[in-house]
Amino acid sequence: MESTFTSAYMALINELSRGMDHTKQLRFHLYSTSPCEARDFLLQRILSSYEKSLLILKSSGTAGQVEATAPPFYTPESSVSVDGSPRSEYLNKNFKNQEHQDTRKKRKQLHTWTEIVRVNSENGLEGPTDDGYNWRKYGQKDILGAKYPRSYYRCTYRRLQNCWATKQVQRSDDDPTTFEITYKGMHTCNHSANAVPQPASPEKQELRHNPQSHQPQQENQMLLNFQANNIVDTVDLEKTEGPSLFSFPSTYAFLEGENHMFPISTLVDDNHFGPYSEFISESNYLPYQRNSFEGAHNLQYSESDIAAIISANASTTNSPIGSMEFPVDL
DNA sequence: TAGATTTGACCGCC
DNA sequence: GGCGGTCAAATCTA
Repeated sequence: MESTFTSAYMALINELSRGMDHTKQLRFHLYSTSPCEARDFLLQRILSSYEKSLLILKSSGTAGQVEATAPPFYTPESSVSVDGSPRSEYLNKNFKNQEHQDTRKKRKQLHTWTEIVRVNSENGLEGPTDDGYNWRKYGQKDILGAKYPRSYYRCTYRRLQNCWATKQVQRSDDDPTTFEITYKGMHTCNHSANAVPQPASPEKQELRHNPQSHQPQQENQMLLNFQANNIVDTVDLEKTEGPSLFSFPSTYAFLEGENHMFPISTLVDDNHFGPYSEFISESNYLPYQRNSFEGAHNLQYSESDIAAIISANASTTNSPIGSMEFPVDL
């Protein structure tokens, strides 16, 4: 209960901080010749932050009730009774069946969106970005018609914080440097912005089989060639119940000496934003340029940006992003 | 030894 | 019945 409240509190602070950053950016854009799209975008983000904050407040304000009345979906893996008392097999089976049904039903209603992450690097050493969350792989499956298997990840903090976010990582057949990442559900854990050393991101794990690992002096150069394309395809919005507690899946980087995350890619929940560029921030956000086409966004980073990302990856994972190579798993 | 990954099996949906 | 998604035991790793 207390941890639930703390999580909500931290999430609330994160969201309000984000909203403040966006407001600052908007102020900056108001006095510049920035395109309208950029302002619209910021406006959307600010509204989103407020919306999320309100939702967090509402839910945390009734945290006890939420916990007490939460459907089995929220405690799917707690089928063992708390006191350890044995259940009859019949009851246990029924309980599990009911739980399973509710879980599946609820999962169907989870907000889903897809992100295309492309990495591009010379020297054959590549690796996509982290998305700032901690993921745990729970499955891999060969998909019919797909050259590469699909990997399934869930939030590391599923049990600890009832965070039901999952994602699927599918490498593109046509372009092995492209990963299609489908996110399902939103993170309710508050670990996205914590400076906790993270395990290698799933995308990096996908690429981990590389004989030439640990070449730190090469990492900078390799990551200078880093590119990431994010395509967001938000679906099933209508399936969510009531206002969606939508969290934008962003790619984050830690800057050395800082204790919070910096989104280096930003996703939007619709495709209404036209192209805009020079989306330069006066706040904590890394400056980046954006060119978009029908909802697809190319993100280009300056060398200093990449340097920050490099140090971020080097400091938060033991899986050097720059020393990756795609396995030949044909 | 705890936590993460792998992988075969299971289940629901179409 | 095939396929995609998930589970969970076995295995690996730090």
